[in-house]
Amino acid sequence: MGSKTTLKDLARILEVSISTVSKALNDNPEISIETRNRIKQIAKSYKYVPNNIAQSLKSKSTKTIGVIIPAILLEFFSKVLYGIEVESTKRGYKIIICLSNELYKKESESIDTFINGSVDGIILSVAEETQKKKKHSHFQKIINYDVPMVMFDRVAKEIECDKVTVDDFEGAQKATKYLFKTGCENIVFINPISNISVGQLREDGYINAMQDLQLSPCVVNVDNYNLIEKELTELLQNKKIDGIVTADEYSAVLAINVARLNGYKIPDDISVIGFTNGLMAEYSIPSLTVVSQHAENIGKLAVKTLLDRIEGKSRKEPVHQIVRTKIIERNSTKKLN
Amino acid sequence: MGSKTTLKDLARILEVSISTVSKALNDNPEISIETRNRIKQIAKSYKYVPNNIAQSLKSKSTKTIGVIIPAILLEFFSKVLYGIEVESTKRGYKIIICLSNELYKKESESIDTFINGSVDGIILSVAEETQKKKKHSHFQKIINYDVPMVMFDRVAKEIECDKVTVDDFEGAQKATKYLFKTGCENIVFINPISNISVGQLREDGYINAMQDLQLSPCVVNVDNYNLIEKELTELLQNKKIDGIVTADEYSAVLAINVARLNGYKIPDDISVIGFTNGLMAEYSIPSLTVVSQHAENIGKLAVKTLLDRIEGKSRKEPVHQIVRTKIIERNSTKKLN
DNA sequence: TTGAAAGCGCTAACAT
DNA sequence: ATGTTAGCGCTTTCAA
Repeated sequence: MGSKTTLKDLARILEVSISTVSKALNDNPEISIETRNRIKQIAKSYKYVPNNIAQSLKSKSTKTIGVIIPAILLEFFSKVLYGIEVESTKRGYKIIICLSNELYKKESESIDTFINGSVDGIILSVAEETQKKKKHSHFQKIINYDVPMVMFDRVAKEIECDKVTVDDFEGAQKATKYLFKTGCENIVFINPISNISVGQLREDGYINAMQDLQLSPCVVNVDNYNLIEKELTELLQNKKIDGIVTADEYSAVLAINVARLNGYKIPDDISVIGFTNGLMAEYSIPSLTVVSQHAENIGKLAVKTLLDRIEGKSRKEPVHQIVRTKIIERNSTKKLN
Repeated sequence: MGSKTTLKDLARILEVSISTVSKALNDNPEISIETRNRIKQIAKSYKYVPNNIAQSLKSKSTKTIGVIIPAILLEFFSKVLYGIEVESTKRGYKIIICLSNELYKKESESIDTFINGSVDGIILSVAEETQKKKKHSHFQKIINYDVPMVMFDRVAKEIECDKVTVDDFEGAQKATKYLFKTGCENIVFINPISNISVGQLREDGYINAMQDLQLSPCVVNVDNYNLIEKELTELLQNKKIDGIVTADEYSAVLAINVARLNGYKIPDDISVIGFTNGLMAEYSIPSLTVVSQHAENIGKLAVKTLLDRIEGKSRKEPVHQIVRTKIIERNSTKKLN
């Protein structure tokens, strides 16, 4: 098992040239069928495996894509990642993952590890800090280095690249109107992620829907989950509320708990609808009606878009694709009947 | 931005040799400080970035590690992955991820994508199907190709390599004895993963503890989560039960629900303790007492072990490290007082 | 049908 | 202090 048989080794053993071996193993018809077989057999018996790095250097294609996500413990991202992996593998690509942990610095460093030729393209979702500070020169760098890139979910609008997002605006609209249809009129919106693009879009969608419905919007922005209990309790004491839409999943679960602590029944007194269809939504009691973003599909679509771009199947201009959300009805909202 | 400046380009522009440029950029003192600066400046203005693939080919080191996990939607694995990413990044390594989706074939293919020189080492946890069918020639291949490997959590005992596991046996023992201390005597064990190594170990730990306590064990093996409701309901009707230990997290949540549907109060009538400290445990009602495996630490430890091996800091013989579990007390069990 | 040679981009031992 | 050369392992054009 002395390590790594190379073409050179095989050539020496077989007493032919390196190029003959290479051609034979690649089934090049230039080489006679007998020699091909002889060479293949020896290659096999020596457990020859072509060195992928050398191939990449030669071909200038690594068949791998770099993925940068803000967090992997957020279920949404791990679902997207699942979609990315499935689709990449299907198309013969590997994936290298970097986590930005929501930090600009880590995101920027991850980009540096990717623009040195180690990947053929990049899929990323913007870190919270980056969006807060509105930085994007590091993204521009990717463009400047001609590395194909697809942004998903949290995107930087200043950057010209392919994008895959969710119709967050419309999703929140739908959620709000859904509550209205089940009889709610005093609907509040809880937003713990107003500083990231999707949080803002969801808030806007809610406000828009409320205006459409001739109702007055009421938005609760919180920096921090700990504040939800206090803010919501206060609100419940000062205001009639019969519906709550939240910009994420966790807030919805918290909202349910807070409402119950204040003596309200869910969904009889108050209906709650959250964003993101994850485990929490499924296992909370009552189970949570949510706006699902089809995370897995987003991942797959991002890969398709990127690979089409890499393989030159796309039009020149960047495309922005929007995945439609869908309401998953569970028990935290009244039935539509 | 015509793509990719190379050393050659810089050499031409600067009218020096390629090696001079290379040395200058690597701060080689052979090169005079003035030339170094001049070269660095030009390199910068041309946005030169060394090609990582070429460097890898030359150095025979990719600074990346390959990770193969059975699933990413299982929170345990995404937590381990988080630990892996954090530790790798800290030590200057990238990670390539493949998912086996619990399938032998995909696992085997993933191994093939890794033994061609694209990674310096492999971290993996064995797919369910692989464990069921007791296959391991593909793992042996990794060894034969001299690729350093660390197995974590679900390991193949036939393969001689570094391993990081959880003391599943002891964890289940502790859980069982914990229930006993809170007053339970009729404790059953629900096992939906008896076909994978850790499931078996947990079952054995439970049985051992019961015997120690002079109680008679009662194990419910299920192939499928759907069966839990039926099996447990039946059991509850025929047998006095005051404690349930499960081999995973989800079964515990189901067990709670089934017990409640049958009119039992948790934890007053029945205490429930699960394995894996995830979201479900935190958000179930009542919140679930669990045996935590310190997933993140497992990931970090796996990386440390692998890199120490790669960098030649380990003894020759494979080491098997065991991470101790810990009981996280929540509300599905009676207090120890 | 086979082989020689160049080159992918880089590093480094060895001249100069 | 700088340059020449060889070579990492592979592919591929061109020559024999």
